[in-house]
Amino acid sequence: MVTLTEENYIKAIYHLGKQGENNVSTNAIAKEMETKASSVTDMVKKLSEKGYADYKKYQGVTLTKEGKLIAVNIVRKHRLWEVFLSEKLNFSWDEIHDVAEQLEHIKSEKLIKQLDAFLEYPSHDPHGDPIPDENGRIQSIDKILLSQAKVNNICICVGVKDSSSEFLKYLDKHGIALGTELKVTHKEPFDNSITITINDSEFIISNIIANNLFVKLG
Amino acid sequence: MVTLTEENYIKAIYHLGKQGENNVSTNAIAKEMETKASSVTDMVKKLSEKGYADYKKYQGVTLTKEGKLIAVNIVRKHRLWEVFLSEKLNFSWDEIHDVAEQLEHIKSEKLIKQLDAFLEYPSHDPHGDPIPDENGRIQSIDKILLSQAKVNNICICVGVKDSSSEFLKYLDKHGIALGTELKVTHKEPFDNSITITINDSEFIISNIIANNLFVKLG
DNA sequence: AAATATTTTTAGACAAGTCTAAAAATATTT
DNA sequence: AAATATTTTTAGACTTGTCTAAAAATATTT
Repeated sequence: MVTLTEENYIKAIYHLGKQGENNVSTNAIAKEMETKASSVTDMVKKLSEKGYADYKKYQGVTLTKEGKLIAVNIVRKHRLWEVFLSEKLNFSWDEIHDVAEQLEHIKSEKLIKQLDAFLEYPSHDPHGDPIPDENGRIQSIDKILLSQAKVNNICICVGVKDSSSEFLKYLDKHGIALGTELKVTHKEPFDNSITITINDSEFIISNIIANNLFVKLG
Repeated sequence: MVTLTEENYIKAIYHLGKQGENNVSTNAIAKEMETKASSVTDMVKKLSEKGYADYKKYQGVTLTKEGKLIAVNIVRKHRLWEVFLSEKLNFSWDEIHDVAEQLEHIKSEKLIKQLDAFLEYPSHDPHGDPIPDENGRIQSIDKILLSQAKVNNICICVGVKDSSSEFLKYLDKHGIALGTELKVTHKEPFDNSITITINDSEFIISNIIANNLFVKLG
């Protein structure tokens, strides 16, 4: 039995280690989870004893195969619920996350299986992140940051790097959503800002924004 | 802030007191929640301090207005999720309860509001129980137990008293669901069994079954 | 109404998860 | 490579919710 708290630690380790592959430091976990380093030490010891993580004192943690499976499963549930909230319940981009954070811990194999079917087996969540399949396999698409696109490239918006509420609201306000097609019309070397065209209307995006928006070339 | 555990106690007090109106004994709560009487004493003290219950030593508890509101809200969420699971995710009668028990604790006003709209404002859950509205008002229908119906009555199945998995499976097996129309063709005084007709096929139901099935006269 | 049985409460202990403050290990400067 | 800074761990305490065993109150018998 994996407790709710354990699940959250496993998830944090997974994300911080970019799919749980690299060693993650105690402090990094503490920061991510808004808790104290000493609490993290206790918990990673426990996860290690239970076989979900490999931990050596002062060396940080990685997830074991079993831990990674748990993590991917939570990610799968999280993203499926995000699709549900967005498509069926009309939640906006920035309202989704907190609720999905709760729903991801509901325990029922059947629930997720049926939800997946109900949503017609979506491959990506509303932020453009891929949804792992039942076996934990993750299929990714070749996306680049908008800041890396070249002048005259035509791009389709496929995801965000920063999914903070402020950023998502900014995108909404400017009519940028998943699937939005845009063209890079100018890149300003001085401040690295980018001029883009959406539906024939042109506007300027700062480098900071361009660095947080994933697109694919289309 | 109401913890998950507190919510479960409040819910138990509500149900045992038939809408939280009567005094509920410590032992009754302990039994319902599969815990020990001493734990219950501790918790009801806490609920009392927090203003959710009225409690006097050795006299049992009742819910305050505030406690009742919390309870009704949980019931609302529980039943809406049951409708969702049944109608959208094809859960069968007897699989619904456990998952709804988890989902009822998800905290998000918007989630429930939107779910309600998505389900097109259902008035009853799949067991025939009424769904409280946003303000906690509960609308009930005039239902009787099948055992109280008279010969030649035409009845529509509207709910169950016992919602144990075994009973629900029994009903499924015999093609009895919410909305099923049946006619009472004979009542046997000897064992109080009842002969009913569904779609021209006749069969005999024991008194025990008839005592757990709610119908309305149609 | 006394004796017995049952219910309920108290007292003290335990597990999970958290915290603070101090000690130990590792990293970075100089 | 010594001194300093940072990170991590330990030790001990606290909270929530649980438990057992014993004491107190209430109910039921006789």
